[in-house]
Amino acid sequence: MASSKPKHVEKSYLIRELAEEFNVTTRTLRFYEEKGLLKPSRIGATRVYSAADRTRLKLILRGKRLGLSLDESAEIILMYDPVGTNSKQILTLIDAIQDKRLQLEKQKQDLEQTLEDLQRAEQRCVESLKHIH
Amino acid sequence: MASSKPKHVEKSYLIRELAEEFNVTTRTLRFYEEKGLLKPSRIGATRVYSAADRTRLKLILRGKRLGLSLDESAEIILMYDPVGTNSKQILTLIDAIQDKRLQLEKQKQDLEQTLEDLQRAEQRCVESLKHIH
DNA sequence: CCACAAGTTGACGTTAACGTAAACGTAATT
DNA sequence: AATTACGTTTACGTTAACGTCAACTTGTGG
Repeated sequence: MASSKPKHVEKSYLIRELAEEFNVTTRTLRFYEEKGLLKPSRIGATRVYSAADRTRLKLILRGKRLGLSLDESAEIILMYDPVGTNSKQILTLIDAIQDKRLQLEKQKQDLEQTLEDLQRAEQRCVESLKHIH
Repeated sequence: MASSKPKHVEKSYLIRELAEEFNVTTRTLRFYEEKGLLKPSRIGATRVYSAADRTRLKLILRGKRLGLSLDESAEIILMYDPVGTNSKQILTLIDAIQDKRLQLEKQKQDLEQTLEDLQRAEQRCVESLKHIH
């Protein structure tokens, strides 16, 4: 057995692969990189995205669906990583996390309210259909 | 009793009042009007906003907090009003409402997922604080 | 009457989040 | 060698959602 045994080869992706999987353009991925949201490694000049990059992209896109800006998503992503190691930094981070959670809770209430409104609107439509007969 | 008795005088608002109440600029209110989202009446040249305008503004802003574009909010607002009166229009509207509801349900799931993630992140922070002691 | 506040309509500036195009390198296929 | 299919960087264009003037009119108190 001359070859070494890599226990767990991390999956990596080319820009085109990620782009297609998540239905974004390659331009978008490069743009996210410019903004510091993704840090693919390189083979020569070609970008190679790690599983971590993929996850972060997922988070960015989820953020977008929530109406967050890229900067906001960036903040959240930083919250997931253990960035600071001393107590003060961690306390600051906890604060930031709680802030974001409050904001999202508020958003959730707006969302639920809107859903209720839409349900009532639909109900009224159905009713008015009945009366037209 | 010479004076007539108005049973229910609808409240009306000046641009400044609405702006302050909702913490937007007057420029914003005029902008929404340009886009057809608000239709204040006029006394001379001065805009006078009705209670209905106020409600619509509320909906627009709630939409914004959800990350909706103005156009999307406009759509939703139209859904609340009974715009079309014949069966076909109503059926079309019901479809649109259901579409929007599906979209928002999806968004709600993203939101709940993110909230869970943040909760775990916070938990990890607290843990690492314990270990630092 | 006159200042001053608050209203109005343009018209141009700004930021975010990409799109689009030019001009080029590289690797495999024909 | 030439075409095709990717990749790269650099740079300018675009849309949404306002901000920021400038230049005006209108209403009110001193």
